[in-house]
Amino acid sequence: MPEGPEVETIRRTLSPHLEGRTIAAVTVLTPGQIRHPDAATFIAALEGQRITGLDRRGKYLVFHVGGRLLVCHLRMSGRLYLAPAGMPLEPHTHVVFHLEGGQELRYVDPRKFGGFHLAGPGGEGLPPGFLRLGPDPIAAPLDPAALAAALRGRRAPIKALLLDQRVVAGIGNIYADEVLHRARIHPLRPAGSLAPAEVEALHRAIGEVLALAVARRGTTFSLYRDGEGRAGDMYAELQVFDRTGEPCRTCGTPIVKIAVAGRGTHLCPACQPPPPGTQAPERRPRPRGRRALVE
DNA sequence: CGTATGCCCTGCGCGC
DNA sequence: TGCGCGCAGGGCATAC
Repeated sequence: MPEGPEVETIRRTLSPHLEGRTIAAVTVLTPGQIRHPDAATFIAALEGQRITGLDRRGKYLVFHVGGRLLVCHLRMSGRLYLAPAGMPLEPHTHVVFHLEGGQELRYVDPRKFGGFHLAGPGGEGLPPGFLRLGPDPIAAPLDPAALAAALRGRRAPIKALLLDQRVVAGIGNIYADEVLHRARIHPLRPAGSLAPAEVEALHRAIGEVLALAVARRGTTFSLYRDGEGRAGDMYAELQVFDRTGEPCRTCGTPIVKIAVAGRGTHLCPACQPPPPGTQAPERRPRPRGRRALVE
């Protein structure tokens, strides 16, 4: 599941191979992965165009091609990598960009959650969320006052806001858990209830966790690979994610898994004390039906 | 507006 | 051992 650090790693590994190259042809094997415009228009608009830059905003990869923006989101299982022309396509290959000179940029995505948006000359057709992205802590340090302002008065669990790309761009489920553990904050704490010192700890943790993840070239949890096919080394550094039942590396208490905002959430119950009135909910089943009204 | 829920889709882990 | 069920989850639409 590529998050900001993984997408940044893909960007860094692809960029030297792609910048200045021309797209000779495009093969779309699964039209549904072309979100905008339709596949035929997409192909016609890209063929013969030059890639002038490769950028990243949050979890979106942004190709500058022929003066337009080609935006790609990998979601859960998307991969983007270079291969020699003619190498057999692996299963679930949906799009192939044939580059002049013989290499191919391939898009593979078993779950088909990800895809491409090619913006028009005026910028129309971009993904809705792309236009509302908040500050990107991998690109520039977060402004602590802006973070505090974004949390003020909010009753949603702090983890839900860390996952909200309008608040901070690039954090996904793995790094949300890691950030909260480092900041010693329970994921169910209402965002607006954090004391100033806690917001400061959160701000610091966001910067540190993401910087370490980028330095380790991302987390290879299941299938993630960078643009050159290499795995990342961040998995070994994870403190809580995917460590249910294993001892906290700080205090030895077994890591616990709960559900927050519909997401699997890992935490240390000792390092991250629950908010008052919460008794460590163990994955409560989703509420079915509505409670009867009695007068 | 802020918050909550369901959907998309397929591989894989778990239980029997 | 083999099989089948259900979970996993980012962003978006929709509901309240």
